[in-house]
Amino acid sequence: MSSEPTHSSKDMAEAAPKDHIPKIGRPRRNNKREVVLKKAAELIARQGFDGTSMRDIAAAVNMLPGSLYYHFPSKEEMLLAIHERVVGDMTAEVQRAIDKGSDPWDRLERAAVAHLKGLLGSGNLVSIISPNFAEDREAVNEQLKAQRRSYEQIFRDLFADLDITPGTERGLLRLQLLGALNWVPVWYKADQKMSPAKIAKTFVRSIRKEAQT
Amino acid sequence: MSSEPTHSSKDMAEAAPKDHIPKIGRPRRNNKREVVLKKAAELIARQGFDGTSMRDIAAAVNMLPGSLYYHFPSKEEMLLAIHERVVGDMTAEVQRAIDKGSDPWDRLERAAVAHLKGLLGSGNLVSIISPNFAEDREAVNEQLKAQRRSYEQIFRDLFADLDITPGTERGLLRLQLLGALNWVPVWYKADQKMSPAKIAKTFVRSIRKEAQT
DNA sequence: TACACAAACAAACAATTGGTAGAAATTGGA
DNA sequence: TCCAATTTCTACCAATTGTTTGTTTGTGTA
Repeated sequence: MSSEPTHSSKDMAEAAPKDHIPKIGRPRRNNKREVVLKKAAELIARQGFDGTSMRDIAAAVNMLPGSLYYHFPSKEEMLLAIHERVVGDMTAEVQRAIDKGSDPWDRLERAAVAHLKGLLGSGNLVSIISPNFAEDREAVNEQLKAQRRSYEQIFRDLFADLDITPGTERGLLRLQLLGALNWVPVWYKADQKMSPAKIAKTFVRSIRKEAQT
Repeated sequence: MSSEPTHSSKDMAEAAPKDHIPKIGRPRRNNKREVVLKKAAELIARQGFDGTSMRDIAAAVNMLPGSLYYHFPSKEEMLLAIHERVVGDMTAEVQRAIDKGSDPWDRLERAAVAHLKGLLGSGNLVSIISPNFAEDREAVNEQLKAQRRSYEQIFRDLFADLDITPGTERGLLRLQLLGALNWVPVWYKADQKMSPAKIAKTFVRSIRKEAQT
């Protein structure tokens, strides 16, 4: 429920002279591309981008290194595809969660829970990869940021709807919550007694007390 | 017992036959080691560990790659030295800040300010490097964690002294605060109108309201 | 059955990586 | 000044990196 059949490179403005993207001919049954995407995401989330070689990824999916370049024109493009997918999935999940609530604080709480669950599910990919990518890779970094922008906008909107005491910095409040949430994967262990949902709710109620006192 | 002649370099125990560490003979005036340490920290903080080559570092301090190995036996050892230095500095700063306060909440606030200033000063080295280091480098990762443990203990103690309403999870409260703080370097820009100190204080007062309501 | 295309393979490429050995240079103290 | 230790350079290594090229294998459709 995550991928649409339309598999065009939507945001690629310039057309590459030598298009690496599989010709528009319908893809075959076994969408190995999906497998690669998933496994690569897992590896990169755990070892970092530079710490994960194309050979690592290839071996993890029982392929030869060169074969990866049929599905992705480069390692960086692969990262972009992964990031886009993860952010896209999280956007959908958060949006779905929001729609179920009506009260602004309730909606924020649901969004926080979905956000944290997504983070923990993806191995913290979004948080770790995106923020400070190397500077000589400024181009990639910019695209990653762009992918996240609309996602973050959701939370911006959520905070705009909140009824908080005047004088409170909405922006800082948002950054505080998201920071606390984004840091959870660093210390969270699966065997923790407190569930992700409980954690997220606690954080939201915390800033709520601050903003409404 | 098989005593193999393999030179195991993980033991920092003394009296290795061919010690890489410069003999204890007093070092010379111009402690270039310091320069290397500082510049390497800067580069690694910005580009990541795998994304920073020894040649990058050497070039940044006007040295040849091989020369670095006089000061550090390996790249990993260099990272450990950097991390130890940064964590050590931050520990000192935070401790100094704490000593100036008496009230538990005041002490926590001072500690938070010092922590955030240290983070921003070191280019977020501690936060980024340490948490999730690759798994095949488990040995290094363990040492990094060990270096941070005593630092984190400071905050644990600070929270233990707080007077909070029963039923509140001290641990989660601490993780919430540290998470929000550790995430600041991700979004903070030097031209921000809000100072690091102000940010840290805001966060502390936020969780204070929660814990004391 | 034949054909076109998707998908993978096999083998290499140049460049870069962390690291080493030994010779030179620099330095401070006697 | 001379000497010995400290520090850097020169020149290389084997391994790994991302990537390319040409070729082969599989498969749905006409």
